[in-house]
Order: sequence, then C-alpha cells, then structure tokens
Amino acid sequence: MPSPCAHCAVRHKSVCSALNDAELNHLNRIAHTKRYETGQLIMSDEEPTDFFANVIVGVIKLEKTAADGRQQIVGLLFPSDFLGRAISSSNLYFAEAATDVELCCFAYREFERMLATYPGLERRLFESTLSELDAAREWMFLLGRKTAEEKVASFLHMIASRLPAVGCAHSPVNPVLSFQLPLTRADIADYLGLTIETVSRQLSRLKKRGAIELPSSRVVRVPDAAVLMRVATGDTGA
Amino acid sequence: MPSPCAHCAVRHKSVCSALNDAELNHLNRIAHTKRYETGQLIMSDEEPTDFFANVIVGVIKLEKTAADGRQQIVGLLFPSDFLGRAISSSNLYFAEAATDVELCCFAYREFERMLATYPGLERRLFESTLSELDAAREWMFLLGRKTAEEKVASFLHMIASRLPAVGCAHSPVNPVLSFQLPLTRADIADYLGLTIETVSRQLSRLKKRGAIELPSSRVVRVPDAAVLMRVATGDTGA
DNA sequence: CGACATGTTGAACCTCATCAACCGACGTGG
DNA sequence: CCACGTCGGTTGATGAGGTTCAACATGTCG
Repeated sequence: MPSPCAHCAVRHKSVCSALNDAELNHLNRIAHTKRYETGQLIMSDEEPTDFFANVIVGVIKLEKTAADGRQQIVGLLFPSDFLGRAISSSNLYFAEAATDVELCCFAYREFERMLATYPGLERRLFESTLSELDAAREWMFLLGRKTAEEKVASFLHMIASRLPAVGCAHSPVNPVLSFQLPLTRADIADYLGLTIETVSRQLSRLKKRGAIELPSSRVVRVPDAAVLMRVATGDTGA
Repeated sequence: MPSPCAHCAVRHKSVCSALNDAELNHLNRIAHTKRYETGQLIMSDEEPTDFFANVIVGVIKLEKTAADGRQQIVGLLFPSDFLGRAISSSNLYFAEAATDVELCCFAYREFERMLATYPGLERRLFESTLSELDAAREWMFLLGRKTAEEKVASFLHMIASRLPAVGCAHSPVNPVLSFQLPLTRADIADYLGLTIETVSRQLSRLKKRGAIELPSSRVVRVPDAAVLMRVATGDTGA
C-alpha cells in the first residue's frame, strides 16, 4: 500500500525529498496534519514549541515585535518550506498564519530521532537553512538600501516567483502573471520596513507606471515581469 | 606531541570545538594559515572559492553590492566565526577584510570529506549557521524599524559584546568598556543602512548624551552598557 | 442598517540624504 | 623641508522621501 505521502503536494520540494519511500513511511507514522486560520499564532516567541512542520498550504509570517509595538516580518514561509528550528532552543520571533494554513507536523522528540537516523534529512534541513540565510541577507539589502518603490516592486516580484501557480491556469498561452496577495497592506509594510500608507501609495504608483494592474486590492497582475524587475532594482534607464 | 591546535585562540569557540584531540589532529593536517590586509578581498561573489576557514584574528565584512554602487554589509565575522558556505555553490555576496585578518583555512575538498566523516562537525556548522540566521533577522529589524540613533547605539552595543576583550584589561575593577572600532564610518554606514554623515552625527549625539565617550575617532568608551542598551531599543523613558 | 476592518488619498511635518566646506593625519615628491 | 593630494572624519545648510495625522471609500458581517 502506498504511503499517503505519495500524493503529498510538497513531496518533492520539502525536506521529505531527502527520504526514500521506506523512510518516508517512517516519517509519515509520526506526522499529523494541523490547520490554522488567518491570524492565528503558530509558534510563540515566549514558550518553546514541541513540533516541527512542513507547510502544505498557505503562507506563514515570521515576525519580531519590540516592546513599543514596532514590528518587522523577518521571513515568510510558503508551501514546502520547513517551520521550526532544528536544534535550537529559544525563538527570537514568532510565527503567525498570514493566510489559512495547513501544516504537516512532526513531534519534536520523534523528529529529532529521525534526524539522527537519516543523515540526509539533516543535510537537507541544513541546505534549507542556508537558503533562508540567503533570503534574509537579500532582504537586508532591500531594507537598508532600497527606496519605497523598489521595495514594493521587489516584494511583488518575490511573491510572484514563490507563490505556487494557482488561478492563472486559464491562459497558458499568455505569460501574464496574476496572483492573490497573501498579505494585508499592514503585513507588507511590516515586511518592507514601511508604513501601510506608503505601501498603498507605491502600489498606486506602480499601477500608474503600468508595471502592474490591480483588478482588486488583493489581486495583482504583472504584464511584464522584466519591467517589474527593473523597477525593483532601480534600473530605470538612468 | 600536542597538536598545534592545542594553543589555538579559538579552539573552544570555533567549529573545532566539535572535535576531540585525535580528530583535531586530522583537521590540522589539512589546515594552513592565511593573512589578509585591511581592504583585501577574501571571497569573491563572482568566482567560487576553494576553501573554508576559521577566523583567528580580525574582522571580516560580508557585503552586497548593487549595479549602481549601493552597498550593504549583510554580516560581520569575528574571531572563532566560520567563513564559507558549507555545501552551497554560488555566493551572493563577497567577503572583505575589515581589519588585518588571519585565517585558518581548509581546502574545500578535504573539508567536505571531514564533514562526511565527523557528523558532529556538520552539526556544529549547522548550529553556527542558525546563529547567523538569528543575527541576520535581528539586523532586519534594525534596518527596517530602528531610527538612526538606535541603529548606531545598537551597533556599538553589538561590537562591544562581540569584540574579544583587548586593551581594557588595565582596570578589571571598573566595568567600563573601551574598544577600537574595527570598521570605518563608511563601513558602519553600509552596515546600518545609513550615510557616513548620519553615522558621524549620531556618534556625536551619543557623546553629547553621555552614552559614550570618543577618546579618538576609532576608540569608544561605554561608561554604562545599560544606558547604551536603552538608547538602542528606543527605551528612552517615554 | 451600522459597526468594523481594510485600503486609499491628501496635507503637514520630520528624519535622514545630499551637497559642500572644512579639519587633521599621513605619505609623497619636488 | 614644505607643498600637495588623499583619506577618514566632522559639521552645516538644504531638500526630498517617507511618516504621521486625518478624512474618506469599500466590503463584510451581525
């Protein structure tokens, strides 16, 4: 009998890709699905969490909050991404569902044991941590050096490339990108180090420029990804 | 005969701490020392590098550059830190000596083999990567949400806590921190997402406030680390 | 319908970037 | 030896980009 994992949407992109079928069966035995609604806390920064998880559906924010209320999103998790600090003790940020979320969870203890048993798994996790580090550093450049317009354009470009293609299947000929924003304006602002007003204004600006269309406030169409990319890098024919 | 590593300054803090004496001897056989002067390129973002290294002496900048010349430092490496992406292929940033630097280098191939042989080593490297990720995310908050004054205060506080204690040994009673800045104003600006002028002004401001003293432009004294910390977090008795 | 959350737009303000002058230290060459 | 240029750093004047405060629009839910 085939493992339920065989039909998993993220089977070949998640950390599970490091495991063969037999090993996957083993992993599957300690796994269980969990759902969260938009806005729910998934991992606290105050008390330790007792599980790891693969993101199956939805988007998760990793966020830092200061005593005075300032917030900064320090990472986003998409389907196939891994949640939870392998090893580690304290969390310096918390995880919250940005959309409705479905996770494939592994109890802490048992997953640690799997890590020890299958070295490929730990290596795969290491690789994904290195990717997170790359992404974080990319974002450091954005936060420190990009203008508001570049930030918003970069954000849209990133979302367009990371979001699993959904809803744009109806016109396979036309390479127009169209997607739903998984984040509110407030979330986007907290991700880009801006205010919601500035985000809103820059979106309007990009629309006027023709770099994007906004059929509704949460839906974005990108007629030409290259144009958006050029705005994102400040490469405006100067 | 004791391994040369026995007297290494970073023996117990670097990744080497994962190895016992015999293993260390093995590692030592593939190691060699390299020196760089301030400003020298250590790892390029264009061509792959053929070695990993422990930082023995000095400070290294990890830096990103955009086509139009904008720069952002995305990480600093201090003695005992590890340089080089275990695994990985391309580098998205380059490494440059911020001060004169001494490295303990390992050839790529052979170090990879050691990683496979001693799983503790890979795990130790994984842990240090997680710490880097934490640091990067901490810095994302700084870049996105802190004011110029908070940024500079945070930077000084970070340096004070990471820099190996040197030169302040003459007054063990008084807990005054005093240290040399390993970075120029331009570097500090690139690390904080500011301009050199703003960095300079904020340093003067902190001096006027009494949060720091500046015996010379590169030497900082911190009479009270708690005061500096409060400025760094915007906790100014509001 | 009203209450509330989300998003847009306008006007005033402020922080920080920009441009520029200046200082001291250092090294070089006439 | 001093004139000179360069480099790192400081300080001032000015202005732009983003924040703040505020009003308004839109959509959803009881």
